[in-house]
Amino acid sequence: MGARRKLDYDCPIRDVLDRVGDAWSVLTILELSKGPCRFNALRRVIDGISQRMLAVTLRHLERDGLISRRVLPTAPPQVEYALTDRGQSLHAAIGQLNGWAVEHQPGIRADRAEYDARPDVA
Amino acid sequence: MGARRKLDYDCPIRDVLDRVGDAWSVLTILELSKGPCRFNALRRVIDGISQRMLAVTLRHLERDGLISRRVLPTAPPQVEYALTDRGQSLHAAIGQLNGWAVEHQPGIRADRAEYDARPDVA
DNA sequence: CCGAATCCGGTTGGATACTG
DNA sequence: CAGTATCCAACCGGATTCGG
Repeated sequence: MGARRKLDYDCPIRDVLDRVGDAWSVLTILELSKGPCRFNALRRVIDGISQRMLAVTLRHLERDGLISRRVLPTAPPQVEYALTDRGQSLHAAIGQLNGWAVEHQPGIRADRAEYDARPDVA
Repeated sequence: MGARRKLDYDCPIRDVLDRVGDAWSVLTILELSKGPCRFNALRRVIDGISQRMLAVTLRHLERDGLISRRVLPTAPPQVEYALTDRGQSLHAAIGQLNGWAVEHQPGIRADRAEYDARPDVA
């Protein structure tokens, strides 16, 4: 079997990682944490995401109850996405991790360089 | 361009997610947080991991200075892995996320089921 | 404007066999 | 025991095109 196993362990952290492990999900949550936003506005600001991955990501987040989707009855239909309370709380938890990342990034970079310079790893 | 972009943003959270997003890394860290452990012992307890992925994961973690690798000069050579201080601190940050996961898993499961039952998603 | 469907290249990762 | 090397299938995700 190739690629990620996708085995449905009842291990809760697996469920979270299937969402947080996806960088697009994190970036989307971070972006929506600033306030509600529409599809193409997200698309522009997330920079690098394809419209397919944005759609897929938004649907996953919506499925998990992390964001809400509201269709505005305007002439050209607009859809506004926003973080739910659960999404907000996940954003907080991600913030912890982000803090760790910011704090330890220099050390990690240094260790990586040192490791790559070791002769016995070729 | 296929698969994960691997663009080397200096975005710190990307660096973390490249490690935490990998479920094997998290499981390995969680396992090592209980104490030092040898290769095949990890292999047995992590359950589901291939020896290739365990080797790859361990090398990544070592490269980032999250675990230490100690070769014991025994007759059949043994290698003991252990969390470094940095690994310990990451484990703590992951714990936050794990707590969130445990707390919200029931709600997420419910919302997922509800979402999947909606007729308009086919 | 929002999103779904199709195509397809590249990477991931499991199985297996082999080395020190 | 602790890995490395090769092979190959599955999946991810970008580009493009079409629908609502």
